[in-house]
Amino acid sequence: MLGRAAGGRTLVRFLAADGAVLSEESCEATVLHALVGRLEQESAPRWVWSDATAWYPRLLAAGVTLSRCHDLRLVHRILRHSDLVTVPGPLRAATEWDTPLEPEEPRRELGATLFDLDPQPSRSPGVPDGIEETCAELTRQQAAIASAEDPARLRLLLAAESAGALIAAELQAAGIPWDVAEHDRILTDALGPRPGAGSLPAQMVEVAAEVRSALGDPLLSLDSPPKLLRALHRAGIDVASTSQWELQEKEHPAIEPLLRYKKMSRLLTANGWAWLDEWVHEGRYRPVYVPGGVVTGRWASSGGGALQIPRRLRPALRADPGWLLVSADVSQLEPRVLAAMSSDHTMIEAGAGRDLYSGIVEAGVVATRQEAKIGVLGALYGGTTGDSGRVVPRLRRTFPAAMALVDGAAATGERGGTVTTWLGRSSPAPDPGWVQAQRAANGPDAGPGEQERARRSARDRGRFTRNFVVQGTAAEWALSWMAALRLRLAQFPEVAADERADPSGPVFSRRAHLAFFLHDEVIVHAPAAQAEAAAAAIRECADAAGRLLFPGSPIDFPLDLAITERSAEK
DNA sequence: GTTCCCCGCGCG
DNA sequence: AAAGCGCGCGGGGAAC
Repeated sequence: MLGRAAGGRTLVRFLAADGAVLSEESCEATVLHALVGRLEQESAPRWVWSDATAWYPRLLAAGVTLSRCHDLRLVHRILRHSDLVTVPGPLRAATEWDTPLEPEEPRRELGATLFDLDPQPSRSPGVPDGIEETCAELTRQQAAIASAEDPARLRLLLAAESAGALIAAELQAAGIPWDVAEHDRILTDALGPRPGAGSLPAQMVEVAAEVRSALGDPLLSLDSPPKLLRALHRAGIDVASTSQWELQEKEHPAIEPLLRYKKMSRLLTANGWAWLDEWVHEGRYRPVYVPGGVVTGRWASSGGGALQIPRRLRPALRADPGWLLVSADVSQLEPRVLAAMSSDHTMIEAGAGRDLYSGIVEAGVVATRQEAKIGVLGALYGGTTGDSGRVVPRLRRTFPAAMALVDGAAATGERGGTVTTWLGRSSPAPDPGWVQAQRAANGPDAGPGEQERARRSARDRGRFTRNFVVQGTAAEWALSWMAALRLRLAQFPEVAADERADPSGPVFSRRAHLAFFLHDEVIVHAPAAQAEAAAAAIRECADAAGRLLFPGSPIDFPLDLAITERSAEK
């Protein structure tokens, strides 16, 4: 266990499995990495600390990586809400551990946190990191875990979540190898050469002029939706919004250039030269990942838009000279997770060794892969209209067990209940206002409008809980996959000094390492000689994750895997 | 002047 | 083609 002690020192306390204190050592914060590094070498313990975000980046900056941790803040948030925990009381009282993730940490600081060795660890607001409070929280958490219905399953989740905290810090420290020249080529090709500050690229200026002339409004600002909407109406284009899906239904000479302008504008504002200047340094894009940032357990990102890199920029993701990218994504992760959770053998069979959607077509449920996909997504998201509304009832007949699971989750949510993922993460309870509105709408003197609003909001919540169990369990699978992969890659031998990539610093230049993660996809940056072994590890860890979560189930999780110098646009 | 919300669109 | 879930971000413009 790691915590701050009196006098600005940091204390490392060794605990036995039963919580007994075995030994203690303390040191100045400036040399903490040396102490931690030595202890990690000696015994590779599971490090307990307030928050990996606060402690790990500076250890990494000093070249120290750790195998395992218990992240009290992330674990607290799971335990506090989990329906598996029967005595959450003490956790609910420890509100200082319930702080939201550093939502407004200034971006600028991140570069600084990574490399400076400021003796004061940067604390997440409200999370105590003193050794005694850290110890007390661990005791509360252990009691809560022991009280759970299925402690082993919950422990899997907590270990995976904590591994995620390590991975997120390592991903940020390693960075994504980014080819600035290729990015600039893509921008220049699409928009024209980089313009001076305050002006638009040449091709955007041209297209904007086309739109203005087609609309007969030479001064129109295309970037203001209200103004644009009024101009569209004046030109006789009858749309309710300026969104592209509505515009492309209409016939008018202004539409085509307008849609082109919107695409260009999006690229420029979201991932243009300003983004490059701000986020890519020394050939590395270092986004900020936020493990557990989504209620379902998915990661979020904060700053840099790591989870929204547009496909057209993927070619800018390029391995260092002599290195390769090993990219892998899981085919149809969420439906496979649903099939496994519900033991729906027909659905498992439909995906066995092949594309799940094609399997559904071959089973005779629908005629085309596209229909199968629309239907399955409708089942996961609660679609009721259009094509998905037509296909879902057929899926319900063919895959009754799978559909019963998501339908049940939706029904629970509509009633105001909470649902729980496979490993034990529960959905948040409805807020009191929601419950009150439902109660009022069911009362004797509720108006029809009030009832309709309440029903709609109940259905909204049902769609959320329906998706929660699947999205959340998929996130658990992905974390288990990465956690295993991370430990496997750490065992790879170091490559010779002349084969190392430099910008990642000493820790990540020595061997294959994770470089990117996006819900159901990982990219490993590997010395060329290690790429095949990394690919094998990725596959084996995917199999291992399936067995870990669903022991005995025939479910498989096939990967699309590629070894390349440069990421494909897809 | 700053803050907050909505719109629109990128990702899974 | 979007829909039905989960997000983050930039820009505009209203609210403060």
